Amino acid sequence: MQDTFLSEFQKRGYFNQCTDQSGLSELMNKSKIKAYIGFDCTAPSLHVGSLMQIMCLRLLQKYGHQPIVLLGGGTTLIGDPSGKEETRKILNKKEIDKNIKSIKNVFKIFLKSKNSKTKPIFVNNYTWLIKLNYINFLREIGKHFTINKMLTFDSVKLRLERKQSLSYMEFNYMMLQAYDFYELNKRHKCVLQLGGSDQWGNIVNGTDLIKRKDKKLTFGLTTPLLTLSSGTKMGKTEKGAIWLNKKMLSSYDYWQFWRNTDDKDVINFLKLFTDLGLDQIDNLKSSGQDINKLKILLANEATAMLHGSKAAKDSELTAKETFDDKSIGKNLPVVKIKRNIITSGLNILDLVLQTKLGNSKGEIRRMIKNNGLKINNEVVSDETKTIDQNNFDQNNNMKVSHGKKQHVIVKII
RNA sequence: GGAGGGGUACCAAAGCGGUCAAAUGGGGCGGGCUGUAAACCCGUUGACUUCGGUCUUCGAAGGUUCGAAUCCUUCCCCCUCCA
Repeated sequence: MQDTFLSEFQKRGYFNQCTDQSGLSELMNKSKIKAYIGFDCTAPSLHVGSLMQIMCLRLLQKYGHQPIVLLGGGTTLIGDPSGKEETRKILNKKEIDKNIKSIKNVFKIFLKSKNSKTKPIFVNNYTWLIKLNYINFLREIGKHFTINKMLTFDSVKLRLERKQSLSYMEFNYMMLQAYDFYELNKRHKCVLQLGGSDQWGNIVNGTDLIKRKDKKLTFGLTTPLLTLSSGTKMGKTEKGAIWLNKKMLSSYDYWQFWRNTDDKDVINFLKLFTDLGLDQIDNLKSSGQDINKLKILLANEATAMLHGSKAAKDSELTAKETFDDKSIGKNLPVVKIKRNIITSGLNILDLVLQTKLGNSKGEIRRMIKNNGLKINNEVVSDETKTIDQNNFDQNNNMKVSHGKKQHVIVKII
């Protein structure tokens, strides 16, 4: 039997809950639909935590449906209380606009499409939310919400149970999100909202609102909250968040993130975060492939999707040179130092400080004490060591390493 | 508006006049083992330092004291109960 959007959606592990699975399946089989996901704009970039959602939009495109990307310029002014223990920092309009601009670039890469029927539609809910008139909104929309019900939603309930404050402003968030769906249904005939499982309540409110106001049937579909085998939330590592924006995280670091996937997660990640066919993945799994080869495959596929296949190959090569050959990979970050600084000799602490491998001299001293600092693969044990021309190779390069994974090339210019 | 409880490092949480740069746990980082994995074990986790120390930090600002995270005053914020 041939796969459909929903069947592949399930097989890949994106499925968590649906408001009416058979109804949605029927609709999607007989027509091409528009579906949307809303994204928060609190940061200048999304990180891998949002990648599953983005992949869902890609899958829609694959089956000829059209994704709508809602950038929450309006709702970010309020702050979604879902999954948050505390009130979010409230950003101003200017910051949000800047973030939206930057986030959009990421979607343009992931959702690139030559087919005008599957091209992503970008909308910003600021457009309609800012126009709302309070009294009208309460009369038109507010009357469809009961406090009784709103209190039962997790986003509200959990806050109250934990005795954490929830402002009236945040309490209204779900109404706004419901209204977004209503608005998108009117403007674009959007009939499906996707989101993470924490969005379930917000999504259901949207379908309910549309049902009550317009007597129209719409659908909600959620993805599971992705937790790693280790139980931690995806997207954060030692170096901070894994940003999708090129300016915020290099292709090499992005590649490394995938390369360092936990053994137990590799197959799942191949399904969730690459375009590889499911049968191909199953074959890889059953053929007993070397797990490290699979990790490299995962890293290449994921990196190519965002940074391009050349960047992926370069990263693989750099990793090979760095880890296998212990030489200098060209994709490693480069820090340039002026020649006259080197000729007069530079203290090791000051040098490492410039590479950003350490944030303070104290931290670097600790690194040295713990045998965690290497120059050209040799452990540094003396914090008074001076770096000069002799530490550089004929190409004026020197490799500085913090632990096994973080390497920087220092180059004389 | 009234009564009470609280704000301590990345997070949770102890300390309640000196021995506090602040217990403990989590997280982070490093080392070992390995496979750039997991698990486990060890170390480390404010800044500067000529390694003697010096400086800044326990919601904010003042004050008491030889000495304050600890006591007092004012202010800000959070929580609980009552109205």
